[in-house]
Amino acid sequence: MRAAGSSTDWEPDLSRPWAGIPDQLRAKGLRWTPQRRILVEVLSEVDGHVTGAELVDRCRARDPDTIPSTVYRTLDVLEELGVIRHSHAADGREEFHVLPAAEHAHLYCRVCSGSWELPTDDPIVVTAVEAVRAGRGFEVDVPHLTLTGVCATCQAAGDHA
Amino acid sequence: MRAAGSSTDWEPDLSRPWAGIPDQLRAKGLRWTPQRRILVEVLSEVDGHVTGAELVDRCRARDPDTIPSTVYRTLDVLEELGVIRHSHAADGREEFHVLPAAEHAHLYCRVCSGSWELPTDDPIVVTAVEAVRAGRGFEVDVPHLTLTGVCATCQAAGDHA
DNA sequence: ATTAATGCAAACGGTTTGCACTACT
DNA sequence: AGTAGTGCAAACCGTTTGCATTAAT
Repeated sequence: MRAAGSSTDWEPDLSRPWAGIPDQLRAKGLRWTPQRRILVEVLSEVDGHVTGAELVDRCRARDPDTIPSTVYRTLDVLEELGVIRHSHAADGREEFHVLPAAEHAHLYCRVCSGSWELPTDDPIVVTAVEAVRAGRGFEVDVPHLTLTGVCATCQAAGDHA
Repeated sequence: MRAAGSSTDWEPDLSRPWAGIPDQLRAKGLRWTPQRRILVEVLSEVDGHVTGAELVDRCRARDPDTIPSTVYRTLDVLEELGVIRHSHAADGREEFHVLPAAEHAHLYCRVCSGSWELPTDDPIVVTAVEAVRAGRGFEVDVPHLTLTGVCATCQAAGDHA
């Protein structure tokens, strides 16, 4: 409410990311449905990122009648709203990132399959992005950045075998 | 060559990577077939990397009777031989890298879909890998490293729109 | 003669599509 | 009432599997 009715000029309400979604949708002539509510609830409990397939599963946990295509279609809509963003995980599946406000890169350990987030302003990320910009004039998309390798723990555990 | 016949201790003959394959196979009790010959020929003409699906297509160009499962099975064998290595491209498909001797990272431009290789010893790569090691003790797999973003040309072309 | 490798067809997992029906506005 | 969204089923793409047959050794 509040937001007067113009359909294109409202500004993203990032402070209340989830609460504002129904209105953001309606402001665009789109609709707020039970299925979308479930997906948004599920998303609101995701800390960093999830795959599409996993979102389908989690929605199904709340409503066994969940249909995959509905989930994927809603994910598209939410991405257009700017609420989520997608990239590709190390194993190639679609990976949805919640809240661009918390954009981050990922470290993925191929030994233990562990995954860690690296905030955009982490010196590691800054250094790497700088190096590529300086060397090639290439601007890296940080949220798309996944570094695969071996984490410190797994190196200590067995790397010298 | 010359490597006496033990089946596990020959050292990789990286100087003649393709010519030695038939014997490397036979040394392990595996076989050299026309289908494998075609795939190896195709691979020998790949400069950096290809997707599995593209390899199937290129094999089919030489032999219309090429069967996908045969190609994928042979790719597994060749990876065990150490001739190729696979990772995942930016769009999530399997990507096969020819010759670990030429391991490299990739830059992928999401605007023009262009792709560039970054040698392991490129200062960009060295700097980035160093940063992650120093910051987290994490050892990055360079050949798995794909940086998605916007290349210099595409930035100049339209980024300030 | 062995038995690895092939061809085929079917299945897979994750995602996308077409279309008639439902339900939000 | 109007039309966005849903459910369903089928198709999609790249890849993998089972199995009887073929062929390299």
